[in-house]
Amino acid sequence: MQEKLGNKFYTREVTTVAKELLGKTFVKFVDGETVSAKIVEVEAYDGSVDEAAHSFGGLTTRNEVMFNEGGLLYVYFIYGTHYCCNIVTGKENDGAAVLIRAVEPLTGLDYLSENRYGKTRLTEKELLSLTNGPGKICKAFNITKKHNGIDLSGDEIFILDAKKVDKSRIAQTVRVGIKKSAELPWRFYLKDNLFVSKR
DNA sequence: TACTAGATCGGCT
DNA sequence: GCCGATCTAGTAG
Repeated sequence: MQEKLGNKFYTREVTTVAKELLGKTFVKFVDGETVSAKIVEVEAYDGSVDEAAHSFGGLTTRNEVMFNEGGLLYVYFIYGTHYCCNIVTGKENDGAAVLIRAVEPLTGLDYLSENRYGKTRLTEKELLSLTNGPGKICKAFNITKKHNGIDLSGDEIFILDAKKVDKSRIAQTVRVGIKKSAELPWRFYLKDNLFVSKR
C-alpha cells in the first residue's frame, strides 16, 4: 500500500495536491538509513493568481524550478538563515507549488535531532518543535539549496502514499507569515495533530 | 505571555 | 540597497 507518489499525483491542481499531501510520508535516504515523517501541514502557492507566490512575477533564475511540471522539490533560502521546502505541482509553466510547513517524525529521529539540536536525547518540548515549521524541517532533514530541483521520483527524496485522510480531519485557514494575498485560505493542516506549527 | 530585534543570503529593482 | 512563504533569544509587563 505504501507506493511512491508519481507524476499523476503531482501534476494536478495545486490546492488539490496540497490537501492530499496531508498524511502522506515524506522520506529522505541518508547513508542507507530511512528518515521519514508524516506531512501534517502545508500551504498552496499558485503563481497565476497568487501575489505571494515567488512565481507570480514570471520566470526568473530563482524560481525556475517552480515552472517545471509537478514532481520536483523547490528549495529556497529566506531571511539569510533558513531554507524552505516545496513540492512543485501542476503542469509545465504553471508556477505552482506546495510549501511543507510541518511534519511529524516517524523514523530516523536521531538523525533529525542531531541536525536540529546537535544531540539525540530530546525533551518532550524539543521533540514537539523539532519539525513544526518550514525552516525547522529543512534544518532537521538537512535540506539545502543543493536539493533544489531534485526529482521526487528518484531515490534520495520522495513521498510515499498513505491512507487517505478523512475530510473532516482537515482544517483550512489563511496562510502564515506573508503580506501579499494574505487572505487566500490556502493553508491546510490535520486537526488535533500536535506537530502543526500553529492553530 | 507578548512583543521586538537580530541573524545575514541572494534575488530583484 | 532592500526585504523576504522564519526562528530564536531576549526583555518588558
